[in-house]
Amino acid sequence: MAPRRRQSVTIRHVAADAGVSLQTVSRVINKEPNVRPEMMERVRASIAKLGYVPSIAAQRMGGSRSYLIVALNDRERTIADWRNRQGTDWVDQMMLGGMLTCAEHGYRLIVELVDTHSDHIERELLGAIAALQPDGVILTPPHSENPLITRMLEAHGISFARIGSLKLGGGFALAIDDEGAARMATDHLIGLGHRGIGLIAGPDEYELSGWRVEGWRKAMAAAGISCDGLLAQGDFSFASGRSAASALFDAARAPTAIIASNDQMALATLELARERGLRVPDELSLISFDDTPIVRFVHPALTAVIQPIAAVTARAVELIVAEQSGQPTPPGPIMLPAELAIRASTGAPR
Amino acid sequence: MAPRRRQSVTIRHVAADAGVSLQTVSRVINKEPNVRPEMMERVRASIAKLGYVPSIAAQRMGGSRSYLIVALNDRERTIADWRNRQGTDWVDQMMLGGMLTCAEHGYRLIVELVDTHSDHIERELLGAIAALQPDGVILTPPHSENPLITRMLEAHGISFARIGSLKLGGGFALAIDDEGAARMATDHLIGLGHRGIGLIAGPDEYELSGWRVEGWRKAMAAAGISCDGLLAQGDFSFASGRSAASALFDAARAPTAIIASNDQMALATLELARERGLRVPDELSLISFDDTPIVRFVHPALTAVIQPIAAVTARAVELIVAEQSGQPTPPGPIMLPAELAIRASTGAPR
DNA sequence: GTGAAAGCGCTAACAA
DNA sequence: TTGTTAGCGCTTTCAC
Repeated sequence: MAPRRRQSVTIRHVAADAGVSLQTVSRVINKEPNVRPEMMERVRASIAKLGYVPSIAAQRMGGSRSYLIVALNDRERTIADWRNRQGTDWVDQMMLGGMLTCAEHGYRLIVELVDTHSDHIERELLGAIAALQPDGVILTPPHSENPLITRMLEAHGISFARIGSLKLGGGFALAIDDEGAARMATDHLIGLGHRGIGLIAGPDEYELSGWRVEGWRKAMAAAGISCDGLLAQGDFSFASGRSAASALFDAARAPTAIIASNDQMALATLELARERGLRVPDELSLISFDDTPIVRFVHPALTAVIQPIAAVTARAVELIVAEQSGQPTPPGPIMLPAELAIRASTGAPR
Repeated sequence: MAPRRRQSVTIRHVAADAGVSLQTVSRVINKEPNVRPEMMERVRASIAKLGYVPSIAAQRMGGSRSYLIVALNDRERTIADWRNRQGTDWVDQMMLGGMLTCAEHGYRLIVELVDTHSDHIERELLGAIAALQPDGVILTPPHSENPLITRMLEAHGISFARIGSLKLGGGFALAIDDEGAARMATDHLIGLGHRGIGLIAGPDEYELSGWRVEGWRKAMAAAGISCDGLLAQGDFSFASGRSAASALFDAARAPTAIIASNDQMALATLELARERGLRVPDELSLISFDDTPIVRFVHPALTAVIQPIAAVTARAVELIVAEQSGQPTPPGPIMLPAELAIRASTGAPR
């Protein structure tokens, strides 16, 4: 059995060492006002000397912040991604942006997985909240607009950010500019001389699917090109991508370029093109809407939309931290731009 | 400013609802003896009815476990991997094995990054320990045998597991059977008819580098093949892989097969082979010591050693949890076998 | 078997 | 500007 552990250096030791009261030390730790610089320096010195670090548990018990932010991800999808080992790095990018930003502000990020489709999602979330008492929660699709979740968070008075949502409502809404990204991708192709630019849309249950279609539509319209017969739909799976691509290839107006709404569908399109003897990019230009490792190491490497997931998460953390410290926070939804990585799969049409 | 939050349902409410004392509830929560089944049932019912979840912070304050396990990873390398977005999924696999196993036992896994090469590694770790008060820590290379770390953990009486270490000493040592994996890879090539089997070793600061060399040596020796001039060394980076491969190609005894100690060096070898007009696998067989997405999607797909990182981490969590609950734990180091995924990059030599 | 006490390390409210 | 007091929710004594 592990020995009973107690904090070795407590606020009490620091107070004694500095010859001040607990409260003064507490004030210094929490950067509260009403402490003379001189006192502050003395306390700081003692803290450094003794190597004191406040206990999050005790801080939380005293009724203050827990300095913990929970990043909520869909259990099923996340575990499936990890098991597949296909390089999907959504969680990694969240950690990259989230952990580093948390660290800057003295917070810690904890990744939690919950079942979306389960009816005990409330119990699961409640458990995490009660156990961890986080200061903030970051919601990711498909949780971002789940009213069961947002309502509970509001009821508990916990700051939260909704990634991938532009709806107003409780918490901070922030999203990647999917429409702009789709426009950028389409414009890139138009600039190369393409006119028959097909789009393989994602499923309707993801709101971003619609945003991407919208961006494509607008770019086409701006260039005076009709979209007729150039739209197909998939569900983000490889198989659905194949049939969508097949439909586009066989259409009356066969496209010279295709934008697929995610990597799997882009890869499926590439495979089908290869099978049909369509050379990429000479006979078909192709753009993926995910910049996963695979699309970069496939031949030819795919031109792709880079989604700033780390940046969005970092922003989410900043908003939560700001709210915690009573700083003003922007009212409306926040939108971050995506980038386009131009690689070998796009070129001028023959 | 966020409203001051307090636990809504506490042990007190449960006690009142069940008509028992706080202690009885506490005993039920912690599965302690000396509670009549009847009482236990009543308490259980109240807990379910009220949706009570104990506060980790308060539990920890009371002097018991924190139900937190920290997974310590190297900051620099981890962040670099995330930034590169090349599909390195060490952390993901750790989370897969670690989080799920933690969840089974009511624990939570927190990923922490620390600077290995920094001299304030002690302060960093101390900070994490004091703040989080974890019940256990999982060390990964290159921290696993850092005496600064292990000594501090022992001094604080915190259970810890050392992944990638076989040394006896404080904490649990567990490792992937790197030597066996190297032997397996080498045997695979020998079985295909190769004799000139080169090895690109990893840097010495990782003990596993030596184990892999050892496994290769033994397999070669068992087949009566000399290793002379077939060993090169890199530091796990792409660039170092290129020079190591180059050295092997230019050696008096040019190898017909190469085993690279990680994916980056394997990819570098593949690239160089391509540049030099060496066809893989016809003129050069290649094995990677990491099964990251890239090595699977490159052409030809690489035969690779699959490292059971999730399984090792899961085992580490189990050991820590067992020690926490006073269960007996195995004395010696634990070794888990790796697998070999045979793909298109290995074949018979011409 | 069960309950009453004290206290964990910290912060909020108040007083000085 | 500083110190004092009273908890936070829980677990550990130790009585009963």
